[in-house]
Amino acid sequence: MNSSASTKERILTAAEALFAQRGFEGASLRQLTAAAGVNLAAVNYHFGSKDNLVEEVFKRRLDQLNARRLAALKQVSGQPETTLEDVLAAFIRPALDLSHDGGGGLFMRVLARAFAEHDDSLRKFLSDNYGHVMRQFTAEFARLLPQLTKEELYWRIDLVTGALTHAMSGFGIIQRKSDVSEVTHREQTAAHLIRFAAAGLSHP
Amino acid sequence: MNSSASTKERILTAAEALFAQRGFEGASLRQLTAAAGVNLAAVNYHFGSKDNLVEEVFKRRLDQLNARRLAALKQVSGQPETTLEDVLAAFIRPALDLSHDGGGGLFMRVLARAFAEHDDSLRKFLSDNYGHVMRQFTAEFARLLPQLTKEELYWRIDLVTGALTHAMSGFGIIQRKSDVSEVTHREQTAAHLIRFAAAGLSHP
DNA sequence: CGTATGCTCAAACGATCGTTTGATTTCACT
DNA sequence: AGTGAAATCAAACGATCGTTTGAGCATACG
Repeated sequence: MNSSASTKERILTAAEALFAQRGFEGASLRQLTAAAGVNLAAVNYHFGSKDNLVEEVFKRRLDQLNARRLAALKQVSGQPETTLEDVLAAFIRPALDLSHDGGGGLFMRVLARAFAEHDDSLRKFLSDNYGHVMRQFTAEFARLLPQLTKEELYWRIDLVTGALTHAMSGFGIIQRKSDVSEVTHREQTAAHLIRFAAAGLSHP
Repeated sequence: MNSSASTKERILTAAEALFAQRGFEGASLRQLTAAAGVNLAAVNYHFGSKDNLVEEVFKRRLDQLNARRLAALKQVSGQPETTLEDVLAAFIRPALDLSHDGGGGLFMRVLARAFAEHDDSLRKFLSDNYGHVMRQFTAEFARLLPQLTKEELYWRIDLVTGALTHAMSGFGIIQRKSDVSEVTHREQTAAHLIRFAAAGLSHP
């Protein structure tokens, strides 16, 4: 049970990278196990099936992403002096941090792929593990934007989600310049995203 | 069904629908040819290969989308009274129209999938067939937003692209209500997108 | 020491993939 | 009608897919 944890982790890490690069169907278990340096049968032994492996890849990162986002939201929600930018920061910064530390640099790209694939079971899984977080943030946005109808608010949050997914998954054309440090670039990215989203949410 | 259409056209239409639903790798030629009501070998006979079929699916819609966008841009570009919303409308409305007439309702979803897949050859193909359009729109945005640095402008256009791709490919949660007509819903969608994008592009 | 248990491994399973083949049908033109 | 190119067809090709199998290896415990 001790050496299996190492094998499981290596499979999860290799799967995350390969799913980001080739997609869920495009990445084969043979490529995956070769990259992880484990036997082909190890995936079905430890995870049961490829579909289950996909879910475990999401679970590992989503759990920490959700926890960080909710913790950040808790510190600002409900307080009278909280701004729209504060709530957006609570949503965006944990995702950017995940993209740069903890080895989860490719997870946001995997997440964006999951959005693009319209597989129903995967969407249901994401909704189950993601829904309550979005609901809490939506409630806080509604509190800070009382002039918007519910429909108008949903529209804007939806568009903000698209922009953030696009940017955080690295679709974008913006690349870090060599004379800008990693930390600085992340800070600039967060600032751009937050100001853009705030403008899109609160415009008259 | 549409037995009057040529075999090539029926393959293209079935491929567009199946690529949108299952992805480029997930849609097999056997599913595709069965849906089109043609023989399996017809794809390789008329298109040479599956990869070439993918490109032809893009070509058929991108050609008319590019033409409509550039025609709409030409009517407003360079004129002193042109607003940001005018340029955004020239970019957005042709895509929404394509989503609702001409049988291209699923193409924007295919396009969004292509963004999510990081396949280099496909991205190069899209850049070759799409790049000059984006460049002309970017130039017009730069004229209307002289206060922005080039880097700042690129950032905002990138984020707007993400929001529009997300919305136009039907990722979003917003569905047309049964008491709203198709035309009305499309008009509301365009209005939302344009106002949101204008706010994101021009905020201080 | 013997053995039970968790894990790894090479090999094979049936299914499905994109593609090719060669025969057959369709059809415009002399 | 006769002919030849274009199109369609059933069938098969080799490759690769996810998954299963059963033997072999490791380590912990009586």
